[in-house]
Amino acid sequence: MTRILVVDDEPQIVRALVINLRARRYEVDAAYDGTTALRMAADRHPDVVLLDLGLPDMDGVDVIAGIRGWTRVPIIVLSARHSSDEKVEALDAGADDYVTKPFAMDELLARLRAAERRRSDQEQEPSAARLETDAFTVDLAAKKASRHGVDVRLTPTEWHLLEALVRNPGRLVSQKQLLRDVWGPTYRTETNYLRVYMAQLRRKLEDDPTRPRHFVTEPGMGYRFEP
Amino acid sequence: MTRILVVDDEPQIVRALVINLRARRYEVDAAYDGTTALRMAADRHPDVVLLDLGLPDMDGVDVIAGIRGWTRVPIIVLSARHSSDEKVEALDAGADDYVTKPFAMDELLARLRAAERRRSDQEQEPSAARLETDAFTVDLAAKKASRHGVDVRLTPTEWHLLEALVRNPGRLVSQKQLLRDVWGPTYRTETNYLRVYMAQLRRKLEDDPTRPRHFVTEPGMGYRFEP
DNA sequence: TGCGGCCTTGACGGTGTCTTGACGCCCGTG
DNA sequence: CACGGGCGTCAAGACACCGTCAAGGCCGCA
Repeated sequence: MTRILVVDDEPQIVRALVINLRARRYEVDAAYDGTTALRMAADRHPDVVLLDLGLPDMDGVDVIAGIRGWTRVPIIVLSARHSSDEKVEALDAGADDYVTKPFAMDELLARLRAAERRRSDQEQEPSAARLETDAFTVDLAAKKASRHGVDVRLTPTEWHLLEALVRNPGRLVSQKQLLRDVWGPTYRTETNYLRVYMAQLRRKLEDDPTRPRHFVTEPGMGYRFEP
Repeated sequence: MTRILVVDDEPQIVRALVINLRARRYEVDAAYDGTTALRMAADRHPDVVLLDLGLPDMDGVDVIAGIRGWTRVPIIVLSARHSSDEKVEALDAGADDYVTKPFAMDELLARLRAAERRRSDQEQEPSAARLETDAFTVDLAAKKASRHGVDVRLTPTEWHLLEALVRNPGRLVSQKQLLRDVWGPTYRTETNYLRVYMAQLRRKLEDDPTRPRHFVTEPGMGYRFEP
């Protein structure tokens, strides 16, 4: 299911969007100001962000920059401002699309689908949804994992961490990036979270958790998943 | 350099686009009908396609479908048709963006940059960060090194030093610059750090560490990486 | 209200990395 | 020929980092 974050300070617009999106089976979160938007983006990891530029507490462009600081989630700007300069500024700050109010709902939905399509293209290519090692198998799409044929239960945080690693097979993933991907941009230094959850993953998936063969530690740098 | 395919049957629009794009250092191809557009897309592998929907020989949506049959190159539609239905149809056929004529050139360029940015995110350069000598190979992105096929583990400091050298192949890198890059601006005079870690690098990567062939000392000045 | 998952947080010991000093070699210079 | 600067090598101590364990808090559920 696709999760969408709607950011707008006008309740009636939010309501209209939420109703339309939920009717099309999207999962929707809503925020009414920039601070909340940034927090929800970090907490909920939406697949697409619909962002109004006229927010009460901060400039919309700063919200874009804040989100772009740690993720490339598609951002579609909704704005009453028609000027070309505003559009250029928002797009160059990192927005993916710019729709002027008032807008036709079906056009917005089509642009949403386009953004969603690009994102899923992007995700599928680097790693097939299913992968296999000699000790365990992981199906990212179905959220199922098993070791030597027997199913293994993973908690949400364990899944996030596993995905962040498995998405880059053979590549080193830095501690900062793992913390950002799994816990959000404000947890840059809490490396003990990583240690605790790495231990959990290894206990659940590795044959010999004390001598990990697939989740390798690179001291001082990060972790690496070896297929 | 980014290559762009412009598809439009109105010569003056094509001319205006080509001039504007070339002035911004894009490489531009032009096509005046759908058949040519499809052929050129296949031959020239553009990085972005700018597509007018009103073509003489075929429906613009079919051109989108034809391109989408084998590539996900970003497609930005330019069209005089403002109706919401047309937009939805084009976007759902696989277009990435839809701009109505007449359009502001700077807005189009901003949307172009957005498309280009997404594309380069997607590529993530698996190639550029990899280099090879007769003795060892280094993959900077994956943080992996190997000598004659067997993996070699490097510590964070060793990686930093290796990167600082390898980023300037064949060029001399001064001691001051190395110390600043690896240990920070306050370590300008601790040249023995360099000696210790150069020795480590050579021991781990050179075939004959006592007679280094790729990490060359320039007495009194600095070090040089020879590919 | 009590229970069970899950996440957070702190503490501890062991291992590997970094820092630092000492020594010997080579080479250019006086 | 003696000397000194620059470099490579080695080893030992200090230190950071990692894996591990366990306790506490929060939330959903019975």
